[in-house]
Amino acid sequence: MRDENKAARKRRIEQAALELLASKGYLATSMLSVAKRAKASNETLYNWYGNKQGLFRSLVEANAGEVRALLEHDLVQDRPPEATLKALGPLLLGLLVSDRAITLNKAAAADPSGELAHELTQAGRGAVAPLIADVFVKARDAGVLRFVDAGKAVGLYLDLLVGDLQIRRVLGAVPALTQPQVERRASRALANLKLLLSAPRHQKP
Amino acid sequence: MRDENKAARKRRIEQAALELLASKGYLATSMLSVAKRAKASNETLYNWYGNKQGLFRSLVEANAGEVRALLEHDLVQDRPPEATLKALGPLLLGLLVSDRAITLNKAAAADPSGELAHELTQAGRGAVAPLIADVFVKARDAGVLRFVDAGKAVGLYLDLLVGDLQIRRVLGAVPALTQPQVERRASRALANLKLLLSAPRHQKP
DNA sequence: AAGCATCCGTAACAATGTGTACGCTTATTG
DNA sequence: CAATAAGCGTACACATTGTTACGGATGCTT
Repeated sequence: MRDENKAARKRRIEQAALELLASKGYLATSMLSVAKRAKASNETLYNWYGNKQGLFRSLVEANAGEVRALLEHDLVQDRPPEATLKALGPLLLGLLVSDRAITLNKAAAADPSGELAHELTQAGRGAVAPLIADVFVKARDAGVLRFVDAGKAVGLYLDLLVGDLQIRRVLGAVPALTQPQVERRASRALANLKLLLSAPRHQKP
Repeated sequence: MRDENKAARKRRIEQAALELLASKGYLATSMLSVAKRAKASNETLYNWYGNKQGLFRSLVEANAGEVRALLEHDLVQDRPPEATLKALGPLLLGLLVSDRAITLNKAAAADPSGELAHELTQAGRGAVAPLIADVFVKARDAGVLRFVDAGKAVGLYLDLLVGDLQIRRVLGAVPALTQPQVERRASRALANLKLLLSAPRHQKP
């Protein structure tokens, strides 16, 4: 009951921080405003997170952990690689261009120390790319894909799937994608990937 | 001589602003620090640019103008479309992931008002995409490319060419590309684009 | 029920930012 | 040469931030 309460309050605080971040930006989101919105105290924030960066770092970590959990949960189902591959795209794309992820990317870009950005890429692509690579290797073993360098194949896939959507969303040039849009784009990306990976490829020099 | 001096000082100021922006970030780059570095006065900055956003907006505009000029100069040479297409890639990619462009993107992401971001996308993709579309249409007329919707073809090309490089560079996850890297990536993107655009395509729903 | 830790609300503090004002120097113009 | 405009350096008000500190309330433990 004690820890439960604490966890709930922690969720409230991080929720409040995210909301303020989304509406005001990193700069204008002060610790006091977060405390106020979460009905928590300034002192508590500093006791729990140390400082402003600490608070937002924990947001990044929480989100990255959730993303990884979702992906892993999705991959653990023992489907044929083809189906896993198909399911991966919309899930991944949806997560990467979600409002929350974009908000965090924006904050990371605005953080002067660069620590948030480091954390984000580390916990983001650093943790996700290997998972995708695993799926790709399994798909290759099953004859669905054909490639030499798994890392390059994943890079190509991410280019096709995500492209410059993230930066454009960070800059506010495009609104959030609807679910059908996500699915359409993912299916197109996969189709294109297969086309490119089945054609005769040039080798890396 | 009068205007000459003024223009020179303006260059010094914007140069100083860019340098500080690159090293300290948007938040930590104060007007006074810019003035100091440019050996100019605070008052002059405010007289010329109005406010902080105005200063950085003018940086964005200057860069966008330069990019467009470079591209247009490149496209005006009357080469066969194939050659134009080949030359476009490295030039465009180099410009989009250059230190200066990335610095400005970062600043735009950090600007709380979103005005810089708006300006950047407007003057950036908004002005560049039509130029690329022109090249593509000429290439199609010459039988080099095959597509229905020029906008979609350009989008696919940008995905292949730039991908998520911009956001990763903004987050500091990857260093600046060397010229050979730029050329390699551009040539691969073009090859892939041709493959995809010559294969039987699904139509948009 | 007493004691204790935790946390809220609020205040205080030092630092810094933007934007403005004001003498003083410097260069241009008639 | 005199007059004038522009710009530098400095200082200023004013707001806001991150961070620390403190008194009082609240709830858990013994």
